[in-house]
Amino acid sequence: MRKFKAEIFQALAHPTRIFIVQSLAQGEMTAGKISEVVGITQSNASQHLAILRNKHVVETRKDGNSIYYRLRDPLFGEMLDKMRQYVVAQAMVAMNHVAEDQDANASVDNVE
Amino acid sequence: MRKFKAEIFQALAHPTRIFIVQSLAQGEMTAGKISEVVGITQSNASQHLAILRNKHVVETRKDGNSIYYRLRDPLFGEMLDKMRQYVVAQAMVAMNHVAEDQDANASVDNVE
DNA sequence: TTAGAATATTCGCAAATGCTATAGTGGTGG
DNA sequence: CCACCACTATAGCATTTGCGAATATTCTAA
Repeated sequence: MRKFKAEIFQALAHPTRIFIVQSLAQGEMTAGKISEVVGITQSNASQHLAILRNKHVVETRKDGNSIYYRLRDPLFGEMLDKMRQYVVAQAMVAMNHVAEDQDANASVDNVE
Repeated sequence: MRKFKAEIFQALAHPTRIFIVQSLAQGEMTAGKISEVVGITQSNASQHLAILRNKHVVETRKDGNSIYYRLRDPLFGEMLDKMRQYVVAQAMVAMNHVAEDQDANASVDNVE
């Protein structure tokens, strides 16, 4: 059970796959379009898509000789959005730390 | 930026670390207590905790010669909870698929 | 049926990950 | 000071991952 969750996080644990999932959050796309938008080789895109498929993050639809990909659950888009909020918040903290390095009397408490 | 998000997902992409984060969602714990609860060697626990530390998922507090770990942001607990909902939902779907294998006339639509 | 377009798969290799075992570090009590 | 305790860090090894290049598969059009 935890292993299953871990596999999903593993599927999201790569910048390229995050890019793909974010793109798919806007709507479905063909494999070729994805590799073009993300800016990677066709082979590499196909491999990342296979991982997202195997971990049940995306689903496919076939039309002619194109394959359309879409998110299996909007939850994944939401999770990336939550993560974005968190990253932004942490970036602020990190900037405060930089400020400390430049000025030891910076406005952050509980630092010794 | 995407790399930073990917690193956080990477931190969560292991069953043991999910166990640790779930445990810490209930409150802080010492490193020793964690390795005991999770049922892994002290060394292994320390390595996983180092990863969670480096990826900014947990924070530490020192008391005597014990080190207490806690989640840096309740968001991580929430994410695991969301993931739990999703996994449960998918488990239902999977069970339906099993039913199909046993009975081709099962009660799932859009299957050809 | 043959050519071409869109995806998928396999291969070889460099890099990252996970684990055990083995040090190393820093508090604490005697 | 010294021995212990809780914890962290490193080494070595097997396994996994990520990549481009080459190759296979599948669909469509002519």
